[in-house]
Amino acid sequence: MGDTTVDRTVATTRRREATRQRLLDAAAQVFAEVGLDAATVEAVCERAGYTRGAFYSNFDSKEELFLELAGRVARERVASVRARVGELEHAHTAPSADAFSIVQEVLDVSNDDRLGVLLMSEIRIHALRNRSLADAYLAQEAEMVTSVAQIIADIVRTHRLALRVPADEAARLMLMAWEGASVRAVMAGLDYEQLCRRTSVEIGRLAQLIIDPPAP
Amino acid sequence: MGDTTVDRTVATTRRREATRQRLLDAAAQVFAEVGLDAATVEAVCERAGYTRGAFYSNFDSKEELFLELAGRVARERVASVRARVGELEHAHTAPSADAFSIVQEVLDVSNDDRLGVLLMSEIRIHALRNRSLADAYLAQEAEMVTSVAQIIADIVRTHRLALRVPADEAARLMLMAWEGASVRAVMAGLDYEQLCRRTSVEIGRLAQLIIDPPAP
DNA sequence: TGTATCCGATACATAGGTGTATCGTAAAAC
DNA sequence: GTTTTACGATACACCTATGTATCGGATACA
Repeated sequence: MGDTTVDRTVATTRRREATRQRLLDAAAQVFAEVGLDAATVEAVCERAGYTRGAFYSNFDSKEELFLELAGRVARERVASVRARVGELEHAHTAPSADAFSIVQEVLDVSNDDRLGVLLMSEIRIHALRNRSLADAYLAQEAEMVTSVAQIIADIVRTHRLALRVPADEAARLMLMAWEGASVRAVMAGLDYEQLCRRTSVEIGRLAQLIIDPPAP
Repeated sequence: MGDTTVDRTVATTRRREATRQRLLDAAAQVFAEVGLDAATVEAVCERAGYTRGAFYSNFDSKEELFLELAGRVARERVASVRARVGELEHAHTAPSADAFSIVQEVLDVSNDDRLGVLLMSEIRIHALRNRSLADAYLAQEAEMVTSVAQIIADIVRTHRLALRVPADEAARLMLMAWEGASVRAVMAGLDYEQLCRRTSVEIGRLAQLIIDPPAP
């Protein structure tokens, strides 16, 4: 019972956990805005309403906090996509028949805003230079691919469509397209609504490609 | 004649330009390895074989050098792809007929190694937070898309194939897939040869999708 | 060969961030 | 209500990176 290092009371543990979460939330914003390296511990604390004392009482370093944040983000993303799959599994109302439904299913679960795109980009580029972070990133993405592939397979089965590539390949291509479109949308300065429309268009096109065209 | 600010002799101008290039080359390596923010001016100079004196004699700041480097990279990429288009235009030997040829055409021009992928990722993430850099990035990509679309159109015309999406849309999807595959390959720690194979596979799949399947 | 120019090295001043050590205080335990 | 615990604020010392100012020396040109 208790921590791995020190036994604490339930109340104090709760308190600690609350400030950790506030610091993590603040870090997510600041890291997204200016990047991990440009972000100072002070800026994170200020955003969270603390001073650096609170920070070093809860984390060893900025890097440790970043790793924990990356883990949290990964878990959240996987969980939300999985939840969406669960909904679809138990929903008896079939989604609309055209390929566009696939787009929306995928988009709805990956729903993300400007800061979200920035934070994921930040995590991604650090994963490029950090082996263990890369492993975690790729593992998380594999989970996402599995879930999205399941959605695709479901829809395809329901509507008796045929795929021109395996479902998991289709899912991988869609995630890549979604990511690419998101990044470019943010770069172009599009707002949230426009961002969704852009990624939706891109994935819609891809969906039409992976579905076997009906015989003329 | 001469600089915009000061008139110099031809020789001295050459000298300056040489050290600028060496600094830019060194910066490309260091920025790719550790990222722009983590890279110190000192590290760049050391890599180039100079001290910081040389640096500040040629650039105002690390950011200015980065912008110039980004511009150079963009110009080089566009130029190499354009050159490849030119070769294909004037070559009378038709490329091999299958969709895989499209893959190779695109891959050959975008040839890039591990450090190249890292540098592009670095440029991309800073473009996300810098409007003018974003404009430059998107403009460069538009140029690339045009060139790749031209290649695709050529091959399609030569071999009397049919596309299921417009050529420039196909080109955009391919560039996205190439980028996504490259990043993931580097993340997975693949070496240069494996990287090429991975991106080649990904783009080959996409090529099969965008080409109208032959009637059964 | 002498001279002028300018490039790049060296030295220095400054700033900003990190991490630690200490302290006050609010909340828990009794 | 008293004591105890520990969380978070404050203060401090250290370090690293930046940018400037100055100087030496190489190169162009006569």
